[in-house]
Amino acid sequence: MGASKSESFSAEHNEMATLFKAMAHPARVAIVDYLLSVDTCICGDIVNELPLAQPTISQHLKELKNANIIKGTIEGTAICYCINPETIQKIEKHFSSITFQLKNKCC
Amino acid sequence: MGASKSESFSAEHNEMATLFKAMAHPARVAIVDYLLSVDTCICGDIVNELPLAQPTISQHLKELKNANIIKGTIEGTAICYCINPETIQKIEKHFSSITFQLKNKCC
DNA sequence: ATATTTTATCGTAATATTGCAATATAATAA
DNA sequence: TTATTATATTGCAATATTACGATAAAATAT
Repeated sequence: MGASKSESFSAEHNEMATLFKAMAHPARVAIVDYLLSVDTCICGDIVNELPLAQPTISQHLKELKNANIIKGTIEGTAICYCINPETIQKIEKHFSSITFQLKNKCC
Repeated sequence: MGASKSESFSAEHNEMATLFKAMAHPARVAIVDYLLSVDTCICGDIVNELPLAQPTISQHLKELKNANIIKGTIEGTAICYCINPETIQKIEKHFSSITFQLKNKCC
């Protein structure tokens, strides 16, 4: 098939899977890392930072944007992308919940 | 293409992307969730918990195991799967680092 | 208006993922 | 040995992802 049976799983599980999928590519991890490294949110030079063609990066940015991991606002002729802290927090909560539940485990 | 140019990215970025990819499916999120919900690590009933066929679940478990998110040990006729806390910690660190870097940002 | 710059979209080829039936393997039970 | 039970592997069809050239769109500059 290739299509995951997402309708069979809970909204929570689907939502987390969607977030992880958005981060499941080294280019997208690198984009997030780069957005964090620059001082301001004005960032029109991601294309020069990564070893990928401009359309490919645009596609990766779109996926991060769709997953709400980054936000983009028009800034004159360039687009200003920056990280959405709320989504990062959501992922962090998921893992701190896992860590909490792990405290009472045998392994 | 379909193959990501992983050789063009840092080991750290590739490693994180691999971990996210392992969690990037609702079934695998659900498996981790289920492993956390059971008291002991002895768990031979994942197949009955999820709406997927046994080979499909076996495949998902393999991916989680390859990514070191879960560990599997033979327990008589069944296999005992449980979560690997070290890998969870690695992901948590990644996100707490993001949160830390976000503190000085404008958005 | 025309050029320049920056980002997005389209089309498409190569590859990866997902799911499951069929089958294999491995351990214990009868 | 012959079931039985539990998990893994194989093979394959359907679908998704990745990458990029070509092109479009949108904003400013000349």
